Amino acid sequence: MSYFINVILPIPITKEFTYQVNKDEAAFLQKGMRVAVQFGKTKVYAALVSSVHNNPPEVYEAKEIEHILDEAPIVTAHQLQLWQWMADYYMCAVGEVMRAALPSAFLLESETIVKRNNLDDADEADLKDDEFLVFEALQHQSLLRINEIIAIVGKKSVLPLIKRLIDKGIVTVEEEIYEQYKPKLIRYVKIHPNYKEEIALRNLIDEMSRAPKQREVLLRLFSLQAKSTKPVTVKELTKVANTTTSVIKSLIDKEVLEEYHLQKDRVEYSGEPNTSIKQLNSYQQQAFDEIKSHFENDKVTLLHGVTSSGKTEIYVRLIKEVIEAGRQVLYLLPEIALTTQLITRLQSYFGDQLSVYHSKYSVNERVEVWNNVKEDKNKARVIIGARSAIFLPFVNLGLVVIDEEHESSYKQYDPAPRYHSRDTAIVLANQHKAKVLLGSATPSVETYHNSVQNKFGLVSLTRRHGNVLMPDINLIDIKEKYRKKQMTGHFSDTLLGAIEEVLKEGEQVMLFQNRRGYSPVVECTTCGHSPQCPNCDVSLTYHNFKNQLRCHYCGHHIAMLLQCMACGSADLSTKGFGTEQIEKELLALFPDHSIGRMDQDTTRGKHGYEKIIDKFEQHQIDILIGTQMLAKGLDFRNVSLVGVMNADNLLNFPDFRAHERSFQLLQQVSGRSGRTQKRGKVWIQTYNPYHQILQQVTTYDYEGMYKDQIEERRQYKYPPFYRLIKITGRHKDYNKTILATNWVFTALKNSFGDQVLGPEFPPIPRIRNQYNRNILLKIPQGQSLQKTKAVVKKIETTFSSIKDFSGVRLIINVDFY
DNA sequence: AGCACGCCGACT
DNA sequence: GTCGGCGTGCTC
Repeated sequence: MSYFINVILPIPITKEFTYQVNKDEAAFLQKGMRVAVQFGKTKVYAALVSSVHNNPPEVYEAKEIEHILDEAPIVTAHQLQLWQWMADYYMCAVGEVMRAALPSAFLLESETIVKRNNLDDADEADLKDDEFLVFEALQHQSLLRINEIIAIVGKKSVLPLIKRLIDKGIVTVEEEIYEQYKPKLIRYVKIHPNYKEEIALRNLIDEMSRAPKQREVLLRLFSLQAKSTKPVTVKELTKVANTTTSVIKSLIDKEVLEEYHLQKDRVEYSGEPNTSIKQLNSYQQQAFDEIKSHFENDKVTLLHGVTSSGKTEIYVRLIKEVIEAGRQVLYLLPEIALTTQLITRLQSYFGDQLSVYHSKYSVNERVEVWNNVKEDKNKARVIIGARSAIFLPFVNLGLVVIDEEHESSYKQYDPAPRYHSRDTAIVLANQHKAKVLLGSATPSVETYHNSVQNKFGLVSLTRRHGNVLMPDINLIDIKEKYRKKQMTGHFSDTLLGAIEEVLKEGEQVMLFQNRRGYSPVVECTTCGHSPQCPNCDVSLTYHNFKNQLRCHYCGHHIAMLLQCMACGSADLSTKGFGTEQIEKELLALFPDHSIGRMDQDTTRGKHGYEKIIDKFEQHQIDILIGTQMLAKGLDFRNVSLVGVMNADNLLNFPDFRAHERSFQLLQQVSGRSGRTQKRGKVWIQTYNPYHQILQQVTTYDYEGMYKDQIEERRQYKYPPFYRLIKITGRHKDYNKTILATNWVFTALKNSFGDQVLGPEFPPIPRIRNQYNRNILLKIPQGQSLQKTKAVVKKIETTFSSIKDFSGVRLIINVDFY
């Protein structure tokens, strides 16, 4: 009898691969364990076992596995089910889901190692120059890595060279596999068993009179051990004995001490909960009770609470109940809102029962959280994380909280799986019969629709905590202001006056400008030419700080031009404005105040973001100017004015959600103002003060916005009434992109008729030298999603077998909004 | 996705 | 002549 396993490989191929195992391996292996397998000629991957069976493949000989990597499954059956659901729903390979789901430390890397053969009779004369270089290097060290060889010979492609050396019998190659996860080991010491007897010990100390340093160490160790039974670390001992590790090492070498290692968790918060959970006010309490009653009916529930209404306190109460019942909680947040501010606050409630999982954490830390969740450890009762936290191996999930539910960053855009974390989290919760709470001050239209339709429970919280009034939002007509010459730079007299007043009071200001850099377009005043990115169809943005022109899509940058590239004129002007320019204007207008800027350019690096927030919080910054980032769940006490420099570029965005998004963003930004007793002020500068959405923002008319939007969606066949699948053709050749997308369009049209729109170039057709062209498929309610996707899949398969279109990538994005 | 294999231009 | 460019096809 032969034994086989089917495995999932972390690659975008919708196929399972079969490998051969022996009887013992077959008995040992379980679904969800990893095995190292050779795939193709060279690569070694960590593959995940999906089944163990006895059916030999018919048309090929299965390879054998290299070895088994796990003692126990690292992925649960529930997870595999969820992966499969994601692959089906979002139309991608399970391998792609696997790649996104596993912490990278679980994915193996293999590296080719070149080894010297033990041949002394190698004929040096027979070697060519580069071959000799490698040969020589191998005289000094027995093995070389590929990139070392690249460095030695100074060429990019060294594989043919290595091949020649193998043929000449000089070297052999091996694949070195390594796992990235290394448990963190702490070194401890204890008295060597040789000196267990007290007499032996006493003699030892006497003998040591000639080595006072060592003696001191030993005595200190005794006193430490007398104080507590806790193991003593080398680090600790070094410190209390005021000595060096070399002294300790010599004691170990003498076998007076014995060293041993213990594994230590990196992710450890040692504090006890130190804040008792706040008493809910009557409105919060009522909301809490309503949520609970919806949960009784197993409903996904939306908590629609205005900014500063104390949604977090309600979450905390719910979380507490669930963990007290011994179940796990997942608390999802958009990446950007995962600030130390919030984490510290939650830690003060939940102490060491809280774990954090997001991309800023090291691979090793992620593995530890993963294992803790899988083992249902107490320290992983509550997981707070960004999008990817839905992939954790929950075993006992009781509640999922999805905060800032409307945030578009819950949807992953670029590499597949192009999943929506909120929607996937609901599926995840269903698997575990866990409750789901969505929270937002400005729910997405589709979620609100679900609530209105009674599919979701709806709970509203209309009062701010402590009955603080909602900020007073006003619009400024800058067209008018320009006409009356009441503008200074990009500031209207009204906004400037408001800023002055607030600063006089010693309070802080936040300014919002949804564009980074200094100025988006540089234009020659003589011929009208503006410098373009060579790789993308966009104008380069001027960044004053580095005096550069940068492309925000591919990162291409050049030094600022001194003269026009087309006509040579030195008369260049800038059009439009970004955060940098606002900062510069502010510096001139308010030289006595400190001004901070928060955008992608200033928040690079691991803590760049936090540094600025801290500074602002400690009032080292009076005026903070920033992009979108400002809107995300930051909580500052002392801000009493929020200014929006220009609301129009938001509204004019070419997307069916532009209005909804504008409303959400402006409402969220406004919410940053006046969180204490004094009523906050918000000024929004715009060219269209009569725009419906802006009117709705000033009157906090979420309902009105929702009603308008849902009507538009119904009329123009958009979600939630229709489902959307976007199919993008991508290739570096313009004509090939057109032909290929035309073909796909026709094929889709044959099956779906009017439901297919396009094909159309997006506003920026070329990015990183690749052309994109979109086709939109609108699926009405009632039409089987499964069948529709099956047809799309089939078209995709046919497409990929057409020679003329080879190299054109089709990107399928389900629910792409 | 990688990566090898195979076929064409431009340079030691 | 070879090096290295990219198109093509396969991976258990």
